[in-house]
Amino acid sequence: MGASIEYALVQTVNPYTQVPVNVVVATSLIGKYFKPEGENGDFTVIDEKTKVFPWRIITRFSGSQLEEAEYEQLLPFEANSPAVIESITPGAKPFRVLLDSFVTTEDGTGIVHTAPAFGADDYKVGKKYGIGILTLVDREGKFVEGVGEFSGRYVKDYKSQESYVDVNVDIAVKLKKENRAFRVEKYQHNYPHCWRTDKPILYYPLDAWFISTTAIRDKMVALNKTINWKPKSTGEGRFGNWLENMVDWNLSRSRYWGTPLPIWRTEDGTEQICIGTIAQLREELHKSVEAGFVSRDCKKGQADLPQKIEKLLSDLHKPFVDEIILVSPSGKPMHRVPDLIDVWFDSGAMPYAQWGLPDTSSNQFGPLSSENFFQYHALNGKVSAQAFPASFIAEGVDQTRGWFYTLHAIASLLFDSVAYQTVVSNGLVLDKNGNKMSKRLGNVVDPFQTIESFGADATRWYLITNASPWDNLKFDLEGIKEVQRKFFGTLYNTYQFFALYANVDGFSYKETSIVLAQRPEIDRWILSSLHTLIQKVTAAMDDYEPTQAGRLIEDFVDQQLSNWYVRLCRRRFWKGEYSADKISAYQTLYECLETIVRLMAPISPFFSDALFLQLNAVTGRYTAESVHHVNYPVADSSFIDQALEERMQLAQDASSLVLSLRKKVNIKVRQPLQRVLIPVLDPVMQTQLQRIEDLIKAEVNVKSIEYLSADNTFIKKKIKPNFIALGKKLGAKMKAVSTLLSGFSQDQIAMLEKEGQINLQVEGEALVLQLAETEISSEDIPGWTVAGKGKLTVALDITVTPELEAEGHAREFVNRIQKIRKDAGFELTDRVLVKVQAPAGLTNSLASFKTYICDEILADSLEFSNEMAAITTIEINEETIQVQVTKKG
RNA sequence: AGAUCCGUAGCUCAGCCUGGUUAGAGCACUACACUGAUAAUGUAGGGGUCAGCAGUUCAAAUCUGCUCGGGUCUACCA
Repeated sequence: MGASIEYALVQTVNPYTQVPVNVVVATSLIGKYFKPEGENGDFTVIDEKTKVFPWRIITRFSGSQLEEAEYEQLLPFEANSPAVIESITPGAKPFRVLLDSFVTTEDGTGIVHTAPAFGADDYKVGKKYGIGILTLVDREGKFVEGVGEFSGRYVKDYKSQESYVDVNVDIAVKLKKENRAFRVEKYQHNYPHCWRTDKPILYYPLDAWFISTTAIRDKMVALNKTINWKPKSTGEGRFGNWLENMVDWNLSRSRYWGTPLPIWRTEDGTEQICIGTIAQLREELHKSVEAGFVSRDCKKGQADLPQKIEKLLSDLHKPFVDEIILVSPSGKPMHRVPDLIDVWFDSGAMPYAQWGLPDTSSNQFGPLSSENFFQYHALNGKVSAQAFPASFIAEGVDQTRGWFYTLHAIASLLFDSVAYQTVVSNGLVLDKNGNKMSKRLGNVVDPFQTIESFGADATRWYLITNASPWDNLKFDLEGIKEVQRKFFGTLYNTYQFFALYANVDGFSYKETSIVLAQRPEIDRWILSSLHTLIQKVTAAMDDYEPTQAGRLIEDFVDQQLSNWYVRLCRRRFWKGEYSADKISAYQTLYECLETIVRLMAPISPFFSDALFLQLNAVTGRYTAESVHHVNYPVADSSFIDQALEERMQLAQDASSLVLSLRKKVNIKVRQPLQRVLIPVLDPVMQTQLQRIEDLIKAEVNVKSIEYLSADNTFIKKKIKPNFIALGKKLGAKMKAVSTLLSGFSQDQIAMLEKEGQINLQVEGEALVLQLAETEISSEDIPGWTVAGKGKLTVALDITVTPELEAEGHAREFVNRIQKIRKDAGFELTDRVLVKVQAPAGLTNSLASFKTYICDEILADSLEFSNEMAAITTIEINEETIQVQVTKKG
């Protein structure tokens, strides 16, 4: 453009890269390095202290106008002279301003320095403009000869030398001295470091072999869309983006250990061969020896040449493989290229490499395809033809660009196929503070020690149920303890409870299984819940959601089985004869336990097996030696009764409400109460409740449950909008209607219920409100102690009549005697004789419930007496009585 | 820097996809109760600006955008 710019400001954080070929890339130039007060300042006086530099705007132009502008080399040396550059890259035109979009004006001056040999972006733009490439740093990390005083110095401290002087500082000093540095300052920035030694890494331009994966990018993207990713976002986001921006797969590795790249080429690189099989290599080796080349001791004309060649071929690792010299078509020697194959290639080739190549010479199956490949091996009995693609694989999310990619790439390349249908990309196990576990930081939890102290199953259960596999897990031993106590403890307790009574009664599931219809409702309920559980757990497992599956099992064991079924059924196990009802209880609980251990077996392989074996040892229902040899449970929908499960939920809620009312008025559960009142909003609800009212009565110790029908004006109701139904209809008027409804009188609610609709005036407009657009629930029953949850409201009659009080005394008494029995170490079945000395009131109470008491405490006699020998003092409802309990016989 | 996940009670997590008016559970804590499953159990209580800001909407933990904080990956460790 004819103008000459004296200086351009350039920012770099790595001065050492300045030395080779200093070129600049600009997108725009901004004056942010100059303070406003310096504009048109005194150009003869520069105040170094205030850093106010005089400056003046001469002209404005965009960075693109500087494109191709030549500039004076910053640090000219012998080794980076234009002549040397020309000799390395003929026709190169260095020292020009280049443009690229990766430079922004947000940081620095908008001009950066680029070194094509030291980074991918730099390399790309350098290549585009043809500025040549220079490597002034050798493979040890030192400057090469010919860069003046810097020659031979390490650009970073690679030897951990105490005397190391940062060459970058010296370069900065030199630039400063030559008045070529505008400002030098310390700056913290990210620099890549070796993951193992923490030493700084240098980018280095090397020749490499690539697989042209970009050629099949579209195919890989399309195939990826058919893979079921867990979680989805990793497949669409992290992996999807990765594929969209994929570059060719660099197959070369410059290491010692690994698979040698099977390519031999002539020194000038004009002829080369890629060996596919050992047989081919053998053939080529023979040819080469024949042509007069010597590979190790394989020489033409030797008697035992075949043996020598076999010996050489028997180990194709480095360094032996590099002794093999092949011959090119034109008769030149070919040496193996020094590179190794990326180990990730091996991992990605796993599905096929593990079976080996088929014998393609017969061409039995036509061209190579996944079908043919696995067909071939299937015929040889090695593997099923359906073995590919894999149903699912799982690995850490850090494998997205590793194993997940290589499997996908190779399957796409070879067979136009996915390598796996589902992939679970696990999150990481972090320490309890959310940091990655690292040996260096010492925050690693030793898995073997954890398993030693808490058991593999508790550890597994914790890992699986605490967080979805793809979420990171904050590992905390407290969580394992909780699992032990909460889940395994409860399950084992339940089993022990079962075993205790099953042993007493000699239950071994020898009776025919009682048909469902003949089992009591509570048994049908737990079995219904059990089969619903099987359904849900199976669905979760099929959806690769083991966390959901585990949590469902946990919830069932704790909430339904232990704290409801067993608690409510306890009496059935210890009371009475070995009747049909008792057998039903045993069978039902047994079936639950047996199914649970089968369901949990994949997550908890040892505990489930132990429990299964204990159960099965008695009943012999299975001939299998292990729970893992038994099929996974299959839900039988004929067991599932949704209405039953719903009403049991009602029973649980109602009981919980009554118990909370008892608590509120401080009447203990052992004190019987007369009645509970439940308003029912519709006939279905009443039917549902009536069918489980015996359970509620027993659970909360009340004599009767009464129902108040919906039209009973006794109940106070409340109304609120059904937001989902009304929202669409009303839109902005929603608020007004909501306010209106909250002000509804009991009469208005009753009117709406009766008519099914009601006319309203909302913001001056008429509106017909339908019953279905509202939600009505009972709020209060005046004069009663009430509690509510959702649509359910219960009221409790808290009057304790003398009769009820007497029964309460009797129950207290039973409880005390049971404790004495237990303390005395009596067997569950021991009969006893009881003598009591009590105040008159209590004596009357106990006497009137004598049959009940004797039945409960297995007493053959209950006598009231004033003269007693060995006595125990007990307290019942703040009154003291004396008792004597002796074992009969 | 880019990509992605996460952020809800002291702790671990549900709820979010598909917006609906008192945001749940377990643990821990406190109190009370229960006691032939007892190293178990029940009931109740305290504890939340749903990371923050803005937007969309009659209505936002939920949808959108931005910001902050944390994790992970970004091409020669496996």
